[in-house]
Amino acid sequence: MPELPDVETYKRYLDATALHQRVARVRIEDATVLQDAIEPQALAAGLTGQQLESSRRHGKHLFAALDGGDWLLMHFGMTGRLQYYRAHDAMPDYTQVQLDFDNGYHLAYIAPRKLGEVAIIDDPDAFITEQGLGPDALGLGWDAFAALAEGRRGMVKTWLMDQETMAGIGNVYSDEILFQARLHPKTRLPDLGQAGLQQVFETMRQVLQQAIDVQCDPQRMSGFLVPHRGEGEPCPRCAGPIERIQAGGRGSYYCPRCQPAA
DNA sequence: AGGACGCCCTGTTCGC
DNA sequence: TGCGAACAGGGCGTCC
Repeated sequence: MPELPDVETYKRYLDATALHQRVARVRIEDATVLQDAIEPQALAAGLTGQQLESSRRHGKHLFAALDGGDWLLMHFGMTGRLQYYRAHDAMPDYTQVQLDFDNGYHLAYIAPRKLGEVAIIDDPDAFITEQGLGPDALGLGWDAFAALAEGRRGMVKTWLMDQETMAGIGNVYSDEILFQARLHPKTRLPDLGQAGLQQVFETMRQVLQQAIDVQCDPQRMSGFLVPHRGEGEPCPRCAGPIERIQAGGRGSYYCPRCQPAA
C-alpha cells in the first residue's frame, strides 16, 4: 500500500542511506517490474558507474537523480519497498532489482507482487506530464484543491484516489481521510458544500503529514483507522465495529456510527 | 463523466 | 491436513 506517506518515508530512507555511492553492479532478479518500459540491459547500463545524487517524490513516484543526468524512477505498486543492507547479509526475499554499491552495501527494490515499476527516465517533469499525473496532494493549497473539485459529481473517495486529479492518495489513505472527516465512503462531492470540502482538505493534509511524521508505522498512528482495517475491528473513536463495503471498486473500511450516510 | 468490473501479480488468510 | 477461493490494492483498460 505504498501511497504518498509511505513513498515519502522511502525517500527519506533512501536519502539517509544510498546517496553518493558508486553503483558497481546492478542485479535484475526479475524483469517484470521493468514493465516493458526499459530493457534489462539498458537499466543495468544506465545505472552502473552512477551515483544517486538526490531524490524527489511526486505522488507515489520516487525519482533519484544520477550524476550522469538521468533519473532512476521507482513506483512501488502495492507491496514495493526499499531495503539498504550490509555487504554480507542475505538478499531480502522478493528482491526484484538491486544496486550493489562500491562500498559493499546494497539497495534492494523489493516487490513481492511485482506490480511496481523501475526504469530510467531523462526528465521527471516530462514523465509526470506524460503520465497525466495531477499535482502532488501534499503540495496543494486550498485554492488549487477547491479548483480541482469544481464540476466534479462523483464520490469524494474516487476523486481523492484519482491520480490525474491529484497524485499520492490510494485506497488506504482515502479511507483514512474520510474516517477522520467523519464522512461516509460513498459521500459525493456535491453533497460536501464549501465547508465540507474545506474539512476534507484540512483532514487530508493532517492525515498525510501525521503519517509521515510517524514514518507510516501503524502502531504509532493513534486515532487512525489504518491499524483497524478489518471487519469487526474496533473503531478508534467509538469502539463500534468497523465495516467493509465496496466503494470506487475497492474494499472500503469505515465506521457506520461515526460515518453515517448523508 | 462516473462507476462497475476485469486483469495483472502472488503471498496470506479463510472456509469447507 | 489440504485445497481452492477470496483478499490485499495501484494502475490500466473496457463497457455501459
